[in-house]
Amino acid sequence: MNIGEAARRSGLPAKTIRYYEDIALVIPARAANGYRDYSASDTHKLGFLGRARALGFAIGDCRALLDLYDDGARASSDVRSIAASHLADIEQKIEDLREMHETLSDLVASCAGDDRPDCPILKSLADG
Amino acid sequence: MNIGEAARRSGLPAKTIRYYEDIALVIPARAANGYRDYSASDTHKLGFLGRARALGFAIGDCRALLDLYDDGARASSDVRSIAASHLADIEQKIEDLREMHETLSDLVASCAGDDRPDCPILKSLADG
DNA sequence: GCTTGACCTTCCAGCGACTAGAACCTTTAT
DNA sequence: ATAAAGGTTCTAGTCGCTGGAAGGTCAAGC
Repeated sequence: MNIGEAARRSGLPAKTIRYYEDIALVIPARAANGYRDYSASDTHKLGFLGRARALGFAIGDCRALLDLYDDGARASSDVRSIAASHLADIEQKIEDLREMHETLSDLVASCAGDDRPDCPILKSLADG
Repeated sequence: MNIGEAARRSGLPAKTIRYYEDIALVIPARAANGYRDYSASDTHKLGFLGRARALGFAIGDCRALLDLYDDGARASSDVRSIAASHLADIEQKIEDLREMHETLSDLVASCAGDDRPDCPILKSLADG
Protein backbone atom coordinates (compact mmCIF):
# COMPACT_ATOMS: atom_id res chain seq x y z
CA MET A 1 0.00 0.00 0.00
CA ASN A 2 1.01 3.62 -0.53
CA ILE A 3 2.34 5.83 2.23
CA GLY A 4 -0.99 7.63 2.64
CA GLU A 5 -2.77 4.41 3.49
CA ALA A 6 0.08 3.36 5.78
CA ALA A 7 -0.25 6.72 7.50
CA ARG A 8 -3.98 6.25 7.94
CA ARG A 9 -3.53 2.76 9.37
CA SER A 10 -0.65 3.57 11.68
CA GLY A 11 -1.86 6.96 12.76
CA LEU A 12 1.51 8.51 11.91
CA PRO A 13 2.00 11.46 9.53
CA ALA A 14 3.46 10.52 6.15
CA LYS A 15 6.40 12.84 6.83
CA THR A 16 7.21 10.92 9.96
CA ILE A 17 7.00 7.61 8.12
CA ARG A 18 9.43 8.87 5.49
CA TYR A 19 11.69 10.02 8.28
CA TYR A 20 11.55 6.55 9.81
CA GLU A 21 12.76 5.19 6.51
CA ASP A 22 15.59 7.76 6.44
CA ILE A 23 16.82 6.54 9.81
CA ALA A 24 16.31 2.93 8.76
CA LEU A 25 13.55 2.07 11.23
CA VAL A 26 11.00 0.78 8.72
CA ILE A 27 12.17 0.40 5.13
CA PRO A 28 9.35 -0.41 2.72
CA ALA A 29 9.54 -2.05 -0.69
CA ARG A 30 9.23 0.16 -3.76
CA ALA A 31 6.62 -0.15 -6.48
CA ALA A 32 7.58 0.11 -10.14
CA ASN A 33 6.66 3.80 -10.18
CA GLY A 34 9.01 4.55 -7.29
CA TYR A 35 6.25 4.85 -4.70
CA ARG A 36 6.87 3.30 -1.29
CA ASP A 37 4.95 0.07 -0.89
CA TYR A 38 4.15 -0.82 2.72
CA SER A 39 3.32 -4.38 3.73
CA ALA A 40 1.01 -5.32 6.60
CA SER A 41 4.11 -6.11 8.62
CA ASP A 42 5.49 -2.65 7.89
CA THR A 43 2.33 -0.90 9.06
CA HIS A 44 2.34 -3.11 12.11
CA LYS A 45 5.82 -1.90 12.92
CA LEU A 46 4.75 1.69 12.35
CA GLY A 47 1.91 1.22 14.81
CA PHE A 48 4.37 -0.31 17.27
CA LEU A 49 6.60 2.74 16.86
CA GLY A 50 3.70 5.12 17.29
CA ARG A 51 2.72 3.50 20.56
CA ALA A 52 6.30 3.35 21.81
CA ARG A 53 6.82 7.03 20.97
CA ALA A 54 3.52 7.89 22.66
CA LEU A 55 4.94 6.30 25.81
CA GLY A 56 7.89 8.64 25.46
CA PHE A 57 10.52 6.14 24.37
CA ALA A 58 13.39 7.75 22.46
CA ILE A 59 13.99 6.64 18.89
CA GLY A 60 17.03 4.66 19.98
CA ASP A 61 14.92 2.78 22.50
CA CYS A 62 12.23 2.22 19.89
CA ARG A 63 14.80 0.70 17.60
CA ALA A 64 16.02 -1.60 20.35
CA LEU A 65 12.47 -2.57 21.27
CA LEU A 66 11.62 -3.28 17.66
CA ASP A 67 14.74 -5.44 17.34
CA LEU A 68 13.76 -7.34 20.45
CA TYR A 69 10.26 -7.73 19.11
CA ASP A 70 11.70 -9.24 15.94
CA ASP A 71 13.95 -11.54 17.93
CA GLY A 72 11.95 -14.60 18.98
CA ALA A 73 14.78 -15.65 21.29
CA ARG A 74 14.82 -12.41 23.28
CA ALA A 75 14.89 -12.34 27.05
CA SER A 76 12.04 -10.33 28.55
CA SER A 77 14.60 -8.90 30.99
CA ASP A 78 16.13 -6.93 28.12
CA VAL A 79 12.79 -5.38 27.30
CA ARG A 80 12.02 -4.76 30.91
CA SER A 81 15.30 -3.02 31.60
CA ILE A 82 14.77 -0.58 28.74
CA ALA A 83 11.28 0.16 29.98
CA ALA A 84 12.35 0.43 33.61
CA SER A 85 15.10 2.84 32.72
CA HIS A 86 12.69 4.97 30.75
CA LEU A 87 10.27 4.83 33.65
CA ALA A 88 12.98 6.23 35.90
CA ASP A 89 13.54 9.05 33.39
CA ILE A 90 9.85 9.84 33.46
CA GLU A 91 9.83 9.90 37.24
CA GLN A 92 12.74 12.29 37.25
CA LYS A 93 11.02 14.57 34.77
CA ILE A 94 7.82 14.54 36.78
CA GLU A 95 9.77 15.43 39.89
CA ASP A 96 11.57 18.29 38.11
CA LEU A 97 8.29 19.61 36.79
CA ARG A 98 6.65 19.24 40.18
CA GLU A 99 9.35 21.40 41.72
CA MET A 100 8.97 24.03 39.03
CA HIS A 101 5.24 23.91 39.52
CA GLU A 102 5.48 24.40 43.24
CA THR A 103 7.75 27.39 43.00
CA LEU A 104 5.89 28.96 40.14
CA SER A 105 2.40 28.45 41.50
CA ASP A 106 3.44 30.13 44.75
CA LEU A 107 4.77 33.06 42.79
CA VAL A 108 1.72 33.33 40.59
CA ALA A 109 -0.52 33.18 43.64
CA SER A 110 1.41 35.97 45.31
CA CYS A 111 1.27 38.30 42.31
CA ALA A 112 -1.59 40.76 42.27
CA GLY A 113 -1.82 40.71 38.48
CA ASP A 114 -3.13 44.24 38.22
CA ASP A 115 -1.80 47.36 36.50
CA ARG A 116 0.73 48.19 39.16
CA PRO A 117 4.39 47.37 38.55
CA ASP A 118 5.18 45.55 41.82
CA CYS A 119 5.60 41.88 41.10
CA PRO A 120 6.92 39.09 43.32
CA ILE A 121 7.55 36.96 40.25
CA LEU A 122 10.03 39.42 38.80
CA LYS A 123 11.43 40.07 42.24
CA SER A 124 12.14 36.40 42.73
CA LEU A 125 13.73 36.02 39.31
CA ALA A 126 15.85 39.09 39.89
CA ASP A 127 17.03 38.38 43.41
CA GLY A 128 17.30 34.60 43.40
CA MET B 1 34.62 41.39 33.84
CA ASN B 2 35.53 38.57 31.45
CA ILE B 3 33.09 35.90 30.42
CA GLY B 4 34.61 33.34 32.79
CA GLU B 5 33.91 35.49 35.80
CA ALA B 6 30.40 36.25 34.51
CA ALA B 7 29.87 32.52 34.16
CA ARG B 8 31.02 31.91 37.69
CA ARG B 9 28.77 34.62 39.09
CA SER B 10 25.68 33.71 37.08
CA GLY B 11 26.10 29.96 37.24
CA LEU B 12 25.73 29.69 33.47
CA PRO B 13 28.28 28.05 31.15
CA ALA B 14 30.32 30.51 29.09
CA LYS B 15 29.00 28.85 25.93
CA THR B 16 25.47 29.63 26.98
CA ILE B 17 26.36 33.21 27.78
CA ARG B 18 27.84 33.64 24.29
CA TYR B 19 24.71 32.12 22.87
CA TYR B 20 22.62 34.63 24.80
CA GLU B 21 24.62 37.37 23.13
CA ASP B 22 24.02 35.76 19.71
CA ILE B 23 20.30 35.91 20.24
CA ALA B 24 20.55 39.42 21.66
CA LEU B 25 19.45 38.63 25.20
CA VAL B 26 22.45 40.09 27.01
CA ILE B 27 24.95 42.01 24.92
CA PRO B 28 28.07 42.96 26.85
CA ALA B 29 30.54 45.75 26.14
CA ARG B 30 33.85 44.84 24.54
CA ALA B 31 37.27 45.49 25.99
CA ALA B 32 40.09 46.86 23.83
CA ASN B 33 41.42 43.34 23.25
CA GLY B 34 38.06 42.15 21.92
CA TYR B 35 37.12 40.26 25.07
CA ARG B 36 33.54 40.52 26.25
CA ASP B 37 33.25 42.83 29.26
CA TYR B 38 30.27 42.11 31.50
CA SER B 39 28.91 44.75 33.86
CA ALA B 40 27.24 43.98 37.18
CA SER B 41 23.92 44.68 35.50
CA ASP B 42 24.77 42.15 32.77
CA THR B 43 25.58 39.41 35.26
CA HIS B 44 22.42 40.27 37.12
CA LYS B 45 20.45 39.71 33.93
CA LEU B 46 22.28 36.45 33.33
CA GLY B 47 21.31 35.30 36.81
CA PHE B 48 17.73 36.32 36.09
CA LEU B 49 17.82 34.27 32.90
CA GLY B 50 19.31 31.29 34.68
CA ARG B 51 16.52 31.30 37.24
CA ALA B 52 13.83 31.82 34.63
CA ARG B 53 15.21 28.96 32.53
CA ALA B 54 15.41 26.78 35.63
CA LEU B 55 11.68 27.37 36.08
CA GLY B 56 11.23 26.11 32.54
CA PHE B 57 10.43 29.40 30.81
CA ALA B 58 11.19 29.35 27.09
CA ILE B 59 13.73 31.82 25.77
CA GLY B 60 10.94 33.92 24.25
CA ASP B 61 9.26 34.15 27.64
CA CYS B 62 12.58 34.98 29.26
CA ARG B 63 13.05 37.80 26.82
CA ALA B 64 9.58 39.14 27.57
CA LEU B 65 10.13 38.84 31.32
CA LEU B 66 13.47 40.61 31.08
CA ASP B 67 11.84 43.40 29.08
CA LEU B 68 9.14 43.72 31.69
CA TYR B 69 11.75 43.75 34.40
CA ASP B 70 13.49 46.62 32.64
CA ASP B 71 10.22 48.48 32.23
CA GLY B 72 9.47 50.35 35.44
CA ALA B 73 5.96 51.10 34.18
CA ARG B 74 5.02 47.46 33.62
CA ALA B 75 1.74 46.01 34.81
CA SER B 76 2.18 42.98 37.04
CA SER B 77 -0.71 41.40 35.14
CA ASP B 78 1.56 41.07 32.09
CA VAL B 79 4.12 39.19 34.14
CA ARG B 80 1.50 37.10 35.80
CA SER B 81 -0.14 36.06 32.56
CA ILE B 82 3.16 34.82 31.13
CA ALA B 83 3.81 32.87 34.31
CA ALA B 84 0.27 31.52 34.51
CA SER B 85 0.39 30.35 30.93
CA HIS B 86 3.68 28.60 31.57
CA LEU B 87 2.23 27.07 34.68
CA ALA B 88 -0.58 25.61 32.59
CA ASP B 89 2.02 24.16 30.20
CA ILE B 90 3.79 22.56 33.12
CA GLU B 91 0.56 21.08 34.39
CA GLN B 92 -0.15 19.63 30.97
CA LYS B 93 3.29 18.12 30.77
CA ILE B 94 2.98 16.61 34.21
CA GLU B 95 -0.36 15.13 33.26
CA ASP B 96 1.06 13.66 30.03
CA LEU B 97 3.97 12.18 31.94
CA ARG B 98 1.69 10.84 34.61
CA GLU B 99 -0.32 8.98 32.00
CA MET B 100 2.81 7.55 30.43
CA HIS B 101 4.00 6.58 33.87
CA GLU B 102 0.80 4.82 34.74
CA THR B 103 0.72 2.77 31.56
CA LEU B 104 4.38 1.98 31.62
CA SER B 105 4.63 1.11 35.28
CA ASP B 106 1.77 -1.35 34.88
CA LEU B 107 3.57 -2.93 31.96
CA VAL B 108 6.89 -3.10 33.75
CA ALA B 109 5.20 -4.64 36.77
CA SER B 110 3.57 -7.29 34.63
CA CYS B 111 6.77 -8.33 32.87
CA ALA B 112 8.67 -11.20 34.43
CA GLY B 113 12.02 -9.80 33.35
CA ASP B 114 13.66 -13.17 33.08
CA ASP B 115 15.32 -15.02 30.21
CA ARG B 116 12.08 -16.14 28.60
CA PRO B 117 10.80 -14.30 25.55
CA ASP B 118 7.21 -13.69 26.64
CA CYS B 119 6.77 -10.04 27.40
CA PRO B 120 3.60 -8.04 28.05
CA ILE B 121 5.46 -4.83 27.26
CA LEU B 122 6.19 -5.91 23.71
CA LYS B 123 2.76 -7.42 23.42
CA SER B 124 1.14 -4.16 24.34
CA LEU B 125 3.30 -2.16 21.93
CA ALA B 126 2.59 -4.65 19.16
CA ASP B 127 -1.14 -5.03 19.62
CA GLY B 128 -2.12 -1.58 20.78
C1' DG C 1 -6.57 13.62 -25.56
C1' DC C 2 -6.68 16.98 -21.89
C1' DT C 3 -7.21 18.79 -17.61
C1' DT C 4 -7.85 18.73 -12.80
C1' DG C 5 -6.76 17.28 -8.41
C1' DA C 6 -5.04 14.09 -5.24
C1' DC C 7 -1.30 11.71 -4.32
C1' DC C 8 3.52 10.63 -4.57
C1' DT C 9 8.77 11.73 -5.04
C1' DT C 10 13.31 14.16 -3.53
C1' DC C 11 15.82 17.66 -1.35
C1' DC C 12 16.78 21.53 1.64
C1' DA C 13 15.90 24.29 5.67
C1' DG C 14 14.31 25.23 10.21
C1' DC C 15 12.65 24.50 15.01
C1' DG C 16 14.90 25.14 20.55
C1' DA C 17 18.51 25.74 23.33
C1' DC C 18 22.30 24.77 23.51
C1' DT C 19 26.99 21.96 23.00
C1' DA C 20 31.40 20.24 20.89
C1' DG C 21 35.31 21.15 18.61
C1' DA C 22 38.72 23.39 15.63
C1' DA C 23 41.83 27.07 14.81
C1' DC C 24 43.58 30.92 16.52
C1' DC C 25 44.68 35.15 19.79
C1' DT C 26 45.78 37.27 24.61
C1' DT C 27 47.22 37.34 29.15
C1' DT C 28 49.75 35.82 33.05
C1' DA C 29 53.23 33.33 35.39
C1' DT C 30 57.49 31.09 35.43
C1' DA D 1 60.92 32.09 25.98
C1' DT D 2 57.37 29.26 26.95
C1' DA D 3 53.44 27.12 28.73
C1' DA D 4 48.93 27.21 30.70
C1' DA D 5 44.74 29.28 31.11
C1' DG D 6 41.82 31.99 29.36
C1' DG D 7 39.64 34.43 25.47
C1' DT D 8 37.89 34.84 20.20
C1' DT D 9 35.20 33.18 15.88
C1' DC D 10 33.18 29.74 13.09
C1' DT D 11 30.97 25.45 11.77
C1' DA D 12 28.33 21.68 12.75
C1' DG D 13 25.84 18.44 15.59
C1' DT D 14 22.07 17.17 18.87
C1' DC D 15 16.55 15.23 18.73
C1' DG D 16 12.50 14.19 16.20
C1' DC D 17 10.33 15.76 13.32
C1' DT D 18 7.95 19.53 10.15
C1' DG D 19 7.31 22.79 6.25
C1' DG D 20 7.87 23.96 1.72
C1' DA D 21 9.49 23.90 -3.07
C1' DA D 22 9.73 21.64 -7.44
C1' DG D 23 8.36 18.08 -9.81
C1' DG D 24 6.48 12.98 -11.22
C1' DT D 25 2.17 9.78 -11.35
C1' DC D 26 -2.42 8.31 -11.39
C1' DA D 27 -7.58 8.07 -11.75
C1' DA D 28 -11.70 10.46 -13.08
C1' DG D 29 -14.41 13.42 -15.89
C1' DC D 30 -15.09 16.01 -20.26
